[in-house]
Parts: sequence; C-alpha cells; structure tokens
Amino acid sequence: MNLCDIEKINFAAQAKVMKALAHPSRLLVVHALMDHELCVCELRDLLKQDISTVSRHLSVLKNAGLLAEEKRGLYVYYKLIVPCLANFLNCVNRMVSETNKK
Amino acid sequence: MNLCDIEKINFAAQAKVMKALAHPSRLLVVHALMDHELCVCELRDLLKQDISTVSRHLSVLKNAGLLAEEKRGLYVYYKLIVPCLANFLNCVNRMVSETNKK
DNA sequence: TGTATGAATGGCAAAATAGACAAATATGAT
DNA sequence: ATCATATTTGTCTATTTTGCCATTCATACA
Repeated sequence: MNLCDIEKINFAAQAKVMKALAHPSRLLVVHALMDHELCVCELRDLLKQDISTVSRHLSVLKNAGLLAEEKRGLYVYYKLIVPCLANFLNCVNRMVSETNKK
Repeated sequence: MNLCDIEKINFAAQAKVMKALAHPSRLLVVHALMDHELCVCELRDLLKQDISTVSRHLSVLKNAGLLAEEKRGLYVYYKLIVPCLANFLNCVNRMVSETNKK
C-alpha cells in the first residue's frame, strides 16, 4: 500500500470502529455475540452493569457499524454483523497472551 | 467459543491494543509502517504534528505491543511487529467504505 | 568541551469518555 | 386505560485522552 492509497483511507471512520472496540465491556459484548444474538437484558446480566450503561455501550457498537438491532416484543436483540472481527480478535488475543507470558 | 472461554480472556489487555489503534493519527502511523520502518521525524512529517505529540502516539502503540523501536545514532526507528494487523485493518477499511457508500 | 539535532517527558488546558441516576418511551398484559 | 417490564435518553460528575509548550535527555560532531 503506498502513500497515495493511504491518503484515501478515512482514518477517522476507521478510528471510530477501533474506538468502539476499545473497551473491556464492549469486547465482552462482541465475544458474547459471536455465538448468537442476545437481548439487552441478557447482556446486562453478563456485564453486571446498569442497563443504561449497557445500552450506551451497545449504541456505540451499533453506531460504529458492528452490530445490528432487532426489536421483538419488549426485547431488543443485538447481533454482530462484521464476520471478519473474529479473526482479528483472535490475533489480538494471541498477541496479548504472548505478551503476558514474558 | 463458550462463556467459560470468554471469561479466560483478558479483555482489559485486548482493549489496550484496540485503544492504541483507536486514533486517526495512530492508524496512519500503523499504515505507514506496514511498508517499512520509519524514524520519528519522518512520522512527524507525515502526521504534521508536534514531535512531542508524535512521540506520545508512538509510545502508546509501543506500549500496546504493536511497535518495536530501535535507536540508530540520533534517530529512533519504529517498526510494526504484529503482522495480522493488516488483514483486520483491510476488513475495517472495506467495512467503512461500504458504510460511506450508503 | 560545547553545540546542534532528534526524541522523550513534565505539566497544563481543552475535549472526549464512562458510569450512574432519573426520566421518558415503547410494548405487552390485565 | 392502567400497569409492569425492557430499553433509551438527558444530565451530571469523575476520569481519561489529546496536543502543545518548555524542558530534559541522548547522541554525533566540531
């Protein structure tokens, strides 16, 4: 990739995605949603935080284009819509494990 | 991946890595370093920011385990040490491009 | 030794983020 | 219509991050 290409990339938009992933609670959400969709209240139980806080985390992820929501009855279900996330998170995880070993 | 696995993952450490990538200037640095190592002053020219700011960005990336530095003479050269970054950043880039199209 | 250059660090002010509570909204059940 | 539950949003405070300036540190060279 040359500098010309680099300049075309919207780094602010990319940073928004990374920023959405840059929080332990939101990473936990993403991992949990890799298996199957979950509603906000299930995620609240997982995060053990105020539901308003959970809702805000979810809106950050949704706003970054990582999640989709679907309302069914009283519940709002969130699911992951970026499949290539898994590979990278595994890579990061391996990296972190390596670093911690030393 | 089940919940038992999830609990074993060090989300704080992973978040640190993501946080390091969660800034336009640092993303630009990472992209630039995909080709070859660069010294701080070259990166300053690229970012067009105060060298102290650039140095801080680099220390964030280094501290997250993404970069290595090597001092040669007056110059400090930084290089990328996490090859799997490229795949993910391309994925994010495609994602962002898709989103902007709509 | 003194000087010049590259880079890192201390400290500060502005901006962004996180988390909680209260209030508002939406939906389903009685 | 009323009530209960799920979720979102407004608002506030505390914390973190960013970016710059000034200073310090490190290295090369005269």
